[in-house]
Amino acid sequence: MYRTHNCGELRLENAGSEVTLAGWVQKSRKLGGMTFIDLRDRYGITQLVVPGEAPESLQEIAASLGREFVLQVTGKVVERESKNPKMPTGEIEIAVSDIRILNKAQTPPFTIEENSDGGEDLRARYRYLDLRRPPLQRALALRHRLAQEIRSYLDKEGFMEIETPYLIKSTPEGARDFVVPSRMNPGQFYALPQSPQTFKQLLMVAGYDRYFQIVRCFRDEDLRADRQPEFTQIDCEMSFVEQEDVLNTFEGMMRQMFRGALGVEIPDPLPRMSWYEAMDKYGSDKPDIRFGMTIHEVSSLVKGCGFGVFDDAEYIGAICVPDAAAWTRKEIDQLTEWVKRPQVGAKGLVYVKVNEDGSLKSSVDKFYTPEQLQALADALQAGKGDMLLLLCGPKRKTQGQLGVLRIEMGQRLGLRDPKVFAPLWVVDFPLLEWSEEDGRFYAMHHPFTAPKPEHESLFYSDRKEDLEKVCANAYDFVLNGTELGGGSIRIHEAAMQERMFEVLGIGKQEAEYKFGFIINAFKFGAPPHGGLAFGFDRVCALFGGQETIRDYIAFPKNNQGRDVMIDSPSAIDEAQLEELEISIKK
RNA sequence: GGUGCGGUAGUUCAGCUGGUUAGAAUGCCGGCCUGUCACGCCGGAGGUCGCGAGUUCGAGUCUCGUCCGCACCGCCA
Repeated sequence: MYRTHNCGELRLENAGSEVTLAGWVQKSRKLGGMTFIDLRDRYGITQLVVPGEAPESLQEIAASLGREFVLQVTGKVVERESKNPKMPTGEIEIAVSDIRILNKAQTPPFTIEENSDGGEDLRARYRYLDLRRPPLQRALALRHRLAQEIRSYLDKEGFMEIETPYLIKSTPEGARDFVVPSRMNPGQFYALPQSPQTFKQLLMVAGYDRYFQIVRCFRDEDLRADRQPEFTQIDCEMSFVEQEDVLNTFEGMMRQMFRGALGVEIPDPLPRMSWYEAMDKYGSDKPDIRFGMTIHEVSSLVKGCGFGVFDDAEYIGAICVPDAAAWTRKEIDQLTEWVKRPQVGAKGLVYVKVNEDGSLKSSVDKFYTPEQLQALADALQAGKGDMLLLLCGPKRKTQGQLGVLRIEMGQRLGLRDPKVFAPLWVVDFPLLEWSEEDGRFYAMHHPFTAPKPEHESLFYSDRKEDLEKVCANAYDFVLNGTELGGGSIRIHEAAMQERMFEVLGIGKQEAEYKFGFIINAFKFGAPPHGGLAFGFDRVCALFGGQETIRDYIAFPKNNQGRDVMIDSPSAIDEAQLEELEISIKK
């Protein structure tokens, strides 16, 4: 037996007992005759003491220890002479009688402490060392906790965890696929799943009416702080359900996750907002409702007063920033430059200040009377000290820009506290999205999403304007401005699925080739069904109050999709290529 | 595909309008130190300034190219 206790559990009541610990040397401090050693494992740190009276051989070993040496240590738990209230084990120490060096270690390239001195790149190359640090241990522990809550809840609700294949068929609709060459079928490729979507629907056809899986998915697209090429979904599907059943079931799951992992109670029921309301009031389909500052259309109040920019605009919208009237000209100029950056893309910015004395000051004073500006301020319920910010242009685009501006203002005003959780459902998405560029419709969610029952007749209309109005039985779970998951009630009739492919401009032959198996399956008694999937990595990051999902994945990839620790991807040798009958273009 | 920021001791960074031998902190090595816990004190070693070209009497510093990292836009049904 290597150890009797871990490095985080001994307390004053253990004083007097003989123990054996194993762990890594965090640090040693030599004070003349005596040496203190901090021994660390993932449970904590315990101080060892080798007194000056110890045998010379033991003192020599103690003096020879470097950081990250692996030790097995035997000794007696004793009360400390000088206690350290900052450490959970700070009231005791181990009076060492024996040290066995289980392994030596090179000096690590960065400090393995709560806050490392190493840069991101370096820590990524030595990920196994970075993972020894408490913040990463806490991140992975949170991930584990959440996975347990999910499994316990879904099991209790009668869901079965069923695995689906990773080597599947490429379906070029949607994100780019990762592909895997088949040696036994030269010239042919498997695709790695972007999600188990079709398989879970086939499981519904097969009668497994409550399915879930915590499953790896793959998308070959460019990466971000919150996007990895392989990521994990909580993938779920249910039969004989309506939207209401799905939302209730997974609100319950989220409730248990918040309770079990954070001890946080979320509202019951969760707020719901239609997609249209989200776009109009928040300029985003993933609204951050931790703060107000919502968007108001003010077109009717400012048009026709001789200010050409507004008179010619399709839409003029405004937000009211609290306590911002004190901003200087320079600060407003800087904000104007900020909204003109390509990332936001506004043409300009108009402000209206409501000064502390009630007077108004705006960048468009010469076009509007004080009464007109006052009416504008009243429309947004702007009080003394507030400032309105106005943008104009095409409706949806401008709303999006106001949405970005709103988030930025919320950030600057400290209204986006990561410890505050404001979840909601966004519902009633449009089913289809017209692409001007390609001259065709795309499925807003995916092509298996059903129209709302009351919109079914519209769905069979040939008029573009009708099809644009069709709402889907689709829903997103949104938390603090991040989409954590989404799903829909699916199409379960072959005829309607064929109609969907028709609307999307996917020909009969193409549909047969790509999705024949699922259309076929629908002909054999597919039950009404629906479900959703959550991005598990993002769930973990948000629960942990972080922006980046990397810390919640043990071995993540960098911005270029590379694993810098194992140095992948890499070239493969000639013989492997030969076997696969693949040649590399020079 | 694009934009921005960055690359200088093991590490994190400073280094001005180009100018002698490129600094600090920390880590590392050696010595001293019996209650430290960011221990303290003394001393020491440690650099192809990402790489390549150019401008110049002279480049860490300016220009161009290139590689790498991070954030963002496009992209992500």
